[in-house]
Order: sequence, then C-alpha cells, then structure tokens
Amino acid sequence: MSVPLDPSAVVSAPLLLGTVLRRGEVAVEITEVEAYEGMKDPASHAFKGPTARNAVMFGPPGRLYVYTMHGHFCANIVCSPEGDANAVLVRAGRVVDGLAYARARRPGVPDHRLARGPGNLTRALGISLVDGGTDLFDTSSPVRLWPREDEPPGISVGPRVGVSRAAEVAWRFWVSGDPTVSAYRPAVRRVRGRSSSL
DNA sequence: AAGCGGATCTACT
DNA sequence: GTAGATCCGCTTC
Repeated sequence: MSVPLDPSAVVSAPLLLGTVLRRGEVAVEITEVEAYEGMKDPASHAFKGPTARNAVMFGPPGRLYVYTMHGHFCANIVCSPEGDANAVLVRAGRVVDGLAYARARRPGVPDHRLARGPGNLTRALGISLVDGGTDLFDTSSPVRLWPREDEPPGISVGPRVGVSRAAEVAWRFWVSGDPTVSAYRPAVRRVRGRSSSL
C-alpha cells in the first residue's frame, strides 16, 4: 500500500492523516494537516506565482517544501504535478519512534506536545531548510513518508490557522480527539449572530 | 535600501 | 486569553 497523493491539496490532506513522516531516528504519525491550493488559493505562498522561495511547490509531487516563519521551520508535502503548486502543511503529529531524540530536541516538553504545531513538529524531527526539495519516496532520502498501517482515523474539519486571507474555507483536517493536535484556535468557528466579521 | 506583514510559539495575566 | 519576541520574503521607495 502506497501513500496516496491527489493533485488537489484538499483531497490529499485528509488522506495524509495517519501516515508517518520520518527523518533519521525520529518518526511522527501525522495527526493534523492543512491544504493549500496553489495559485488559486490567496493564502498560499504560491498565490502570486513562482518565486525562489516557493519553487519546490511548483516542482514534482512527493517532495518536501520547507519555509521559515517567525524563526521556525514549516514542512509541506507537495501533491500536484510539476507546474502546479498544491501542497499540504503538516501541522502536528505523534512521535512513534525515536522518542529520546525528540525529547532531547524539545527539553521539558510533555510527549504529546513534542510535535504539536508546525514549528514544533519540524523541531522534533530535526527538519530545516536543507531538507527542502527532498523526494519523500526515494529510498535514499533523509526524510521519508510511509503509508498508514492502522485503520483510517476519525477525521474532523475546520478553518485553517493563522491565515488572514481565505479564512472561511474549512481546509484544516485533524484526527478527532487526538491530544497531539494543536489548540491555538477553537476547532470549529462558532457563529453567533452573523455580523461578527473576521 | 527600507518597511511591512506573516501558514508561529511561549510566557504571563 | 492576550501580548510580545523574533526573522525572513516580498513590495515599495
């Protein structure tokens, strides 16, 4: 069974929940993701077309797009064919191997928070800019993606975190009730009255 | 050459 | 729940 990647990030995102991202000794089972739909998505880095930074997203699928933000690294899995730029942001995961290494990289942090949040996840895995462009399905790559072994998890859906544009679309997916999922925003936007603009 | 805003995180009230 | 630290890419002067 291989890892499913659809050209559409919105389709790929929920399929990636439960798959395992490994770099070296540390492996993380993905529990939270967000979809970014390339040039047609105002919240995507690719919205304004190719640049030096987002070049990997316009390349072939199955590669890792890494960028820096506020002094942290964020990891994305490119899912669209060359020329398009759909990608899935890996927001959180549960450490399933190399626990001692992950703990050493995040001193004093409880296990369920080791890879909670995109910046924390890359830190636990040791992913940085040099891993950008890595082919996740090449057997010789330092960073790899492995298929899910368990049954498909229960999935919840909600708005993306931290985006100011296209904030209305529910393109964030996470494993229902999982404690490793980031909690910076309420899971579901509660709408009381209709005039509570963003 | 400089300013702005962002796919964040931690600590503190 | 809120504020502030912190850094880089992109736009503009």
